[in-house]
Amino acid sequence: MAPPSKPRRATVHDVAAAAGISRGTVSRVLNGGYVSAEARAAIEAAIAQVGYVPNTAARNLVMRRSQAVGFLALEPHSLLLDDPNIGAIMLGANEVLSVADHQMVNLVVDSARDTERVARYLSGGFVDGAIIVSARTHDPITRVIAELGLPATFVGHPPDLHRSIPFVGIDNVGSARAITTRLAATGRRHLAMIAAALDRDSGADRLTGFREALGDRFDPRLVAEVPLYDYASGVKGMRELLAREPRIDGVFAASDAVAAGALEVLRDAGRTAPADVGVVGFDDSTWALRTQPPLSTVHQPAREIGRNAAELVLRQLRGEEPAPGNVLLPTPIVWRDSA
Amino acid sequence: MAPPSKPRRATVHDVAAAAGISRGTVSRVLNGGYVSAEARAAIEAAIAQVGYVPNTAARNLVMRRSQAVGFLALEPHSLLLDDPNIGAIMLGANEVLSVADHQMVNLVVDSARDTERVARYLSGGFVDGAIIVSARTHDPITRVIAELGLPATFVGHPPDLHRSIPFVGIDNVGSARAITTRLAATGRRHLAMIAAALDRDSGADRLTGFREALGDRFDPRLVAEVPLYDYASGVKGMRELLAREPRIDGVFAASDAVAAGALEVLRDAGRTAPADVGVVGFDDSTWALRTQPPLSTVHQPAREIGRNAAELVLRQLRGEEPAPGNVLLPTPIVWRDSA
DNA sequence: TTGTATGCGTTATCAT
DNA sequence: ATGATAACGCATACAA
Repeated sequence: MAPPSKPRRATVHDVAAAAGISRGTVSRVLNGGYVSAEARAAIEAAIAQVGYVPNTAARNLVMRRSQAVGFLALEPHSLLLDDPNIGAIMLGANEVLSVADHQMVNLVVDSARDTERVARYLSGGFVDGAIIVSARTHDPITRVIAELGLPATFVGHPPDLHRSIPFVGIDNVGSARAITTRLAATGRRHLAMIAAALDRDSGADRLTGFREALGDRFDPRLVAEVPLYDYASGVKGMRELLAREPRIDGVFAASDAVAAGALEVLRDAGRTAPADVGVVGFDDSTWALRTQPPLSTVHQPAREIGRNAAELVLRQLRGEEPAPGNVLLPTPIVWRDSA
Repeated sequence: MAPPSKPRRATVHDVAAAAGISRGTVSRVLNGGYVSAEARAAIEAAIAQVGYVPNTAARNLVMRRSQAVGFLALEPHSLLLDDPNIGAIMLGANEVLSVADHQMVNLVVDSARDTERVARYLSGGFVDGAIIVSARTHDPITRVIAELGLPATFVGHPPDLHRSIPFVGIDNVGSARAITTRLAATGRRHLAMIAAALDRDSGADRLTGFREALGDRFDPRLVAEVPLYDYASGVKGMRELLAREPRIDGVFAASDAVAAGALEVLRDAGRTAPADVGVVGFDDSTWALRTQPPLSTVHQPAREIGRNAAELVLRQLRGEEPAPGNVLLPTPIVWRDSA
């Protein structure tokens, strides 16, 4: 039961032999260099004939680069299944990497075992750079990347440790402040917040913005803390809030999914939005248009975020000076019917 | 403005020098072989000291494998943004690849340019195998994989051309037939279907199952064809159906997202489920519990699908005989309140 | 058990 | 413009 011996694939050597020309010249037509028209024709014919395809491992070894950029998704559960923006960010990043002829390689980190393996992968020269989304402070992968000096970009706030790595994101504090102010301007008196993912910068920042907007009127009792940005957390948070203070007439949910959950609880409690209570979300994700009524929310330019993140690592790859700084993208408020 | 010269990383040579031992022995402690305890200790110390990390490109070159498996997501738009199962499939695949010490590499194909680049990537020996989800018939990538003889597994029906590549999936025809029958058993008289993605096997199969279940009572006029498995398509399809035949009292939506869209249209039209019209979906995705009322639907064991797909390529990698066959996973019907 | 030597498939440097 | 030849970093068959 011997393993099926892999069919040896044609090499530069083979095509050189088939074309009756030296390997050096073959390499030249592959990578672009001075080569006569006839030689080129002969070689191209030979390539097609023997079915040659370059061995990237060999190329990487000698070139010292892989033309690939890693896209690291940490915390895949909440990320891949719940985060409404991750897909758009990936697509945006892939767009610009693609035109730059770089392969985007998506790496999922789902366990300690994954962490170690991915660290090896990154160290192994499989990628020239990395985009890291939703890193947590002190994440081991982050440390590896920093130590490796691998060109990288964070999506969202970077862990404080590695200020050498730029990030692209949005101004969560400012956006939260803005939409809270807008909500208050509709004449609500008892404003509450369902604050999610406080262990992530985005979550903490949104709460900060909410507090700043309210100033003196901020009431810590009207903040429900929930673990995730998802629907179930919205349900849980809204229930808590209602139990604590029935007179609530406005709520800022940390994400659209959370807002959707809150709306359901409100409906079950016989209160309608926006008449009885105004509800606003965050993300402008697909959720926003699925709820009844459609959500007023903060628009996140997810695709643009992805594009910028990719741009930032490419810039580092090109060794451009000065080192790229962080970029904050604008987040327009989208006002619909929920408040 | 010279590009920052990459700091040369320590090699086997360096650690051999630091330990005062030959490279061969170093390689042996790395890969497991006969080596004395003292030599091992000295080398491990040296490794830590010089900060050695193996160069995977070099290792791949000589070993002729990468310990990586590609996860190809074709049609990323509908897939990454709308497909409710893709995340779970990925996680399932990653689980088993991870314990087998293989790196899952997620490749997104979003354009012709991507297609070509990914083909190069695969040919380049970056991966030892591939998992392909939602391939279309005659997809160029599929051809490349078949020609390369790269161990692979399809998720979902494989293109007819390459029967050499196994697939793991569900019995779409049977499942659709089953849930349609169940829906009919609730006493509905005018059963319609919103058929999505008929250019994919899953889409076509679900329609076939619907037709089979109805037999003589099948009315082609009551089938609305929509392009995607998403919410918007559900809205569109349901509007069409209602316009064609207002007496509809039962609808089979090709996916939960489609069903959700259909429910909204029904609600706007003043008809309630399940009283006026029974609605069933497909997937048992997160959508199913978000709708009002919760959906009766067909459960897809997404995580298991991912696990099995990974298992199938690993088996090929090990060169096991006989070649693995296709696997069809069971799809229990989950009956909730929408019909 | 350990050291030596060779090859993996490319690119790059040097003559020619 | 082209042909030899030396790396690239590692694993391994063979010799010691």
